[in-house]
Amino acid sequence: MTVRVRLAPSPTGNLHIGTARTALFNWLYARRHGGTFILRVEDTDRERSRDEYTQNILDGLAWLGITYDEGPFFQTQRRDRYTETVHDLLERGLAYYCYCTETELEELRASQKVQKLAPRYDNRHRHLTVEQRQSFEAEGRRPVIRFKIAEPREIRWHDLVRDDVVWNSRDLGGDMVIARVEESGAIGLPLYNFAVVVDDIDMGISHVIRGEDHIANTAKQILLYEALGVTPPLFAHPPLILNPQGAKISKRDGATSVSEFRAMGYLPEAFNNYMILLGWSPSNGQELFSLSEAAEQFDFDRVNAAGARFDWDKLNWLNGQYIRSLPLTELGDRLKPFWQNAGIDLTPYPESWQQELTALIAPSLTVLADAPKVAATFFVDFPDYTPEILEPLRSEVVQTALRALLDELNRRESLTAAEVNELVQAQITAQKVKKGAVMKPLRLALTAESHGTELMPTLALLHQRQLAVPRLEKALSSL
RNA sequence: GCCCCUAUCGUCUAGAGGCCUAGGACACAUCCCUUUCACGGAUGCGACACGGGUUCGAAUCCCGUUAGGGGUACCA
Repeated sequence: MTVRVRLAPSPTGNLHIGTARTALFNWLYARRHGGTFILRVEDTDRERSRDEYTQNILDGLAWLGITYDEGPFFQTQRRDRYTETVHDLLERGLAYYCYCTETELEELRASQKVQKLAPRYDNRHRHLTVEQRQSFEAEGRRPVIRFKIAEPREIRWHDLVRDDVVWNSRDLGGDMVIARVEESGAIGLPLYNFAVVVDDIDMGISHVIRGEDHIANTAKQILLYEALGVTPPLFAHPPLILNPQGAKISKRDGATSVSEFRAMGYLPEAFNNYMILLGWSPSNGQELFSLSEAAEQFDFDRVNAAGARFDWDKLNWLNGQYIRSLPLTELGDRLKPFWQNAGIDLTPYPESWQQELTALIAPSLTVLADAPKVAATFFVDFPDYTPEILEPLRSEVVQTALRALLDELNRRESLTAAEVNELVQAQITAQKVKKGAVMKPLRLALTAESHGTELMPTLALLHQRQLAVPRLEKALSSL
C-alpha cells in the first residue's frame, strides 16, 4: 500500500506542540514506509485564520526539520471542488437546505438540556416542501447545507492506535452542516468535516493520523466517504499531550507553541526527541535518538493509547544531552542569537576565546538562553564587590598568595587554562598555603560569586581579555 | 447529562498468560569525581487503581466500579 499522509493545521494560532507531534508521527510514518507527506492548511474559518499564523506554522515545521513532499495546499483555493461535491450530494438527495436560525437552534439545545438529553439537531428541515422552502426564502433566511445521517446505525473502524472503535450514528448530533450558503444563494465555504473528506479523497490520503480529539469526527467522516462512494483511509488517533496536572495543555502551562520553545533555547533535535518519546518508545528502549533513527522503526503498535503528561524535567535533561553532544563550533553558532538577544556582542573577541568560553559554559546549560547568565562575568569590567563577599580575602596568607599570583599574571600576557593551573599550583606551593584556602577567595576576587564555571579556565579566559589583573587589584585594594 | 477513549513507580515508559522478586529513563536522596556550581559515575527510594471472573497460573484476557482525558458547533 502506498502511504500518503498529511498534516492539516488550521492557521488560527501558532504551531501548537500537539500539532507538531502529530506532524512528527505523520512524517515518521511516511518516512518509515517510503510514503508521501502532505501539508494542507485548513483555512476555511475566515474569521479566525490569519496569515501570520500560517507563517508561524511553516517556520516551526522548518525549524523542527519536518519537511513535506507536497503542498502547502490551502483549502480556500479549492472551493470549486467543495461546491461541486455539495451539489452532487444535494442532487442525490443525501444533503438538503436547512433554514433554522441561530435562535431556533439555541432554543432547541436549551430544551434538550432541561430534559437532560444530549444536545443535537432534530433534523426538522430534512423534508421541507417546496412551499415551506419558498416561505423561508421569502423571510430572507440564509440556509446552510446539511448532510443526512441515518439513525441508528453502527459505525466502526479499526484504529491503528486503539484497535476497534465503535460509534452509533445516534450520538453524532443529527444531520451535520457541511457548507454555508452565500447571500447570492450560491454554495459558500465548506465546514471542516466535509472539506477534510473531499481533500483527503482528492489527495489520495491512505492514513489519517491525527489527535484523539478527532475520534468523534472520524465517525462522521466515514459516513461522508460512504456517501461519496470512496473506501475510507486507515485511521490512527494518538493520544493528546496533557499538562503536568493531566488536563489538556493550554497557554497557562508556560508554553504551548513551538516558537516559544525555540525562543527559550530548546534545540529542535531535543524537542523532537522529547515529543516522540511522549507516547512512543523504540523496541530497544533507547531514549536518545534522531528523527531518522526513529523513522527506521516507527509504527503505531508501539504508540501508547493513554494520554501523556508533559514533563519539563525530562525535556530539560534531553536538551542538556543534546547541547553537550554538539560540536563546539556548532554550539557556538546556535548560541549566537541568544548572545545577541542579551545585548552581548562576541565579535570583538578571537574565535579561540569564543570557543573556549563555549566549552566552559556548556556543562552548565539547560537551554541555550542560559548562556548569557552563566557567562555574565565575562562581559563586565568589574563584578560588584561588597565587604561581605570579600570577607574571605581578609586572611594574611590568602592575600600574600593572591598578590604573588597577581605578580605572575602581570608578567604574562596570555595563559592557557593548563598554564594557569600550573601557576596557581606553584604559588600555592611557594606560599605554603592550602589549595582549598586559596581557591574560594580567588573565585570571589575574580567574580564576586561563590559558585560558577570551572575556576582555572575562567581565570585564563578573564586574563586573556585583561580582566583578571584589574579585578584582583581592585579586590585586594578594597579590603 | 449523553457518547467515546484510557488506566504499571511522582512523570515518560518496558511488559502481547508462566522469563516479573515488574525492567529502563527523568526527578528525588546518598556517595564518588571536582577543594565551587554544573557535567559525569555509582547506589538507593519508588508502581501493576479497586472488585469480581476466566485459567493450573494474570500487570497481561473478560465484566463491573472508580478515576482521568476527549467529544458533544453554521470552530478546526
